[in-house]
Amino acid sequence: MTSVPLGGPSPGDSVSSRALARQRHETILAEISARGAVRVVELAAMLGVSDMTIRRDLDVLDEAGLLEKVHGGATARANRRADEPGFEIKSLRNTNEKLAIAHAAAPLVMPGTAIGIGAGTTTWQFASQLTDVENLIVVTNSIRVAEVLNQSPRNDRTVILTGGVRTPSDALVGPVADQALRTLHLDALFIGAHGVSERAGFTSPNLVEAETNRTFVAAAQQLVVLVDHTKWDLTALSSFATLAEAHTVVTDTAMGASARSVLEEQVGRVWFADPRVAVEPRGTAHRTT
Amino acid sequence: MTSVPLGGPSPGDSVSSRALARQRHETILAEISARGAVRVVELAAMLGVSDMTIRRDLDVLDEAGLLEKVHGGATARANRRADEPGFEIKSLRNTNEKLAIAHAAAPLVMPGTAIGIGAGTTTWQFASQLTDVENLIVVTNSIRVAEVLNQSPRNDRTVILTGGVRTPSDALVGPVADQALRTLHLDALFIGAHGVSERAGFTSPNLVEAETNRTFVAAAQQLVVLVDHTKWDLTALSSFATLAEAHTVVTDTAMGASARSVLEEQVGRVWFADPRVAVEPRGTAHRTT
DNA sequence: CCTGAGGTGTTCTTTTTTGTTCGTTTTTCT
DNA sequence: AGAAAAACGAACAAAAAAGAACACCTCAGG
Repeated sequence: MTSVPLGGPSPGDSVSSRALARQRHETILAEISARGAVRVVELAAMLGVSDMTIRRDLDVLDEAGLLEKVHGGATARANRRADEPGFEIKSLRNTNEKLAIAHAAAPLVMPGTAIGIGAGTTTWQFASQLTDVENLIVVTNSIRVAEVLNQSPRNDRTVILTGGVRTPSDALVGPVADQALRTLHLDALFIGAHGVSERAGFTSPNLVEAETNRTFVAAAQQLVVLVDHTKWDLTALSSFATLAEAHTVVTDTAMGASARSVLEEQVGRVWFADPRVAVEPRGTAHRTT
Repeated sequence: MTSVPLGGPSPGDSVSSRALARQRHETILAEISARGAVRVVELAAMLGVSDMTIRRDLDVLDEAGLLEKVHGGATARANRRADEPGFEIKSLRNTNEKLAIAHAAAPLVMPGTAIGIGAGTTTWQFASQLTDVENLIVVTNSIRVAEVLNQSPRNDRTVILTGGVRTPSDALVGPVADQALRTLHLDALFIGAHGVSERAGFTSPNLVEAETNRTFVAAAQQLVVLVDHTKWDLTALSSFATLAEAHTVVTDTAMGASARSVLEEQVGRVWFADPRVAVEPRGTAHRTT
């Protein structure tokens, strides 16, 4: 119980004496915005205080609306409707495929270009891989993506949010988004999909989101779709692009053989990312139980 | 406690060893700007004076706005980072006034109307007071405000984000935001300001943000400005509205007498919210002495 | 030499924060 | 599904810090 700072004042940390409550809060917020989520026990060990204190800190920060408490720790302020992939602690585990895809797709982004990034957990991981690309203009309809890109503010980078109303899956859609997208022109669009199938192409369960995605696709010269293998043969309500419209599809190696052949036939270029050799996203290693 | 300085209680010898108040103050400020935060007991030991003296020093320096007292010590003022303080730090500060203002302004929102809400910590608190207003359409250029409104999803409510690029203080601004706002028409706009003065009116330190605010103001029939007393007589770079343009100003009772008379003369309606009777909207309130 | 102001230290009480224990809830493993 | 483990939160205890009140010292300026 009651995690004790191993051997007194922890050697790794620079704080010789106990940190001020305010400093703890800032550390917690920094950690969250760097990694997306934190665990109570990690913070307790890192800061050399009891887990109860950390819990109380998280209470305060949660009440202040600066993070969201979840079982085991806290995450960056998230959308809480659970019918779509939320950004919970769970989404940090089992993300090997998405991580691999995101990592594989990152080199497709050329410095000095204007790109679009759609909403979704995969594109979110993708966005966090772009820290090193210089001179980028990014248009996105995802608050999360915008946040991750704004996190390390570079002055050679512009991040534009399209605006609109927010769907449960964290996409900004609707007339406002469409109007913004119609006046913008992009070199490439990186987008996810809720379903991929031979007949329906790339689909979304939300009618308005699909419309906005279509506008998004129309604004870009190249279309790159990031989907893991679990999306294959799922058809959601509304299509926003055919397979043939995709310039590139990046998926993972668990994609079935038949799916592979269909994709390779219809899509210009298909990449299969290997989750087993996925690199750490950034920061500390996570237990993937 | 009562850390006894070297030499014991009899201060006969201390003339040479004791630092003058000015010197202590400089040391404290230097330490803070080097490390970001200091602890009372550390300073007491370092300077060879009692902790009570350090506390009194911190009182003075806090009063002068050179640091911020927190329990256990003091931290650097948020000012140190660029020209615009970040959202997180700001939102933990001066909450009582902002809360009172937000609470006082909430009844101005009529059910069934379309309103705009600008970016800022005060408007953010304001937004969290609107959970009970029925049938609302809200347009905002603040991600935080949108999040707080989306938090309890009601189906009689629409939240529209304007889009744009994000400023450090969390406002979405620029051509995309302006374009979205020009096609929308609002019954009332609730907005904050970085500065208020008789000559310059309501001002913002960010040129692009001011432009977007002007567009926002033009889209609304009524303008309600929420500002706490510390903003009075501050003039930031760019004006976005004159005092006379404001239909209503909601501020707190600590506003000085001369400011009151100027406001009451120029503005249609001025409200003074009392921080001492502020209700707690969400969790514990912070005292910032 | 006295006196009063300003700054410090000390003691004591009050407030705030932190740690601990323990029963309950949630998650994970088998 | 059921058991074990982890995490949570309430209640209490202890510790740390803050603040008020007062005594003391130093240093002008009479």
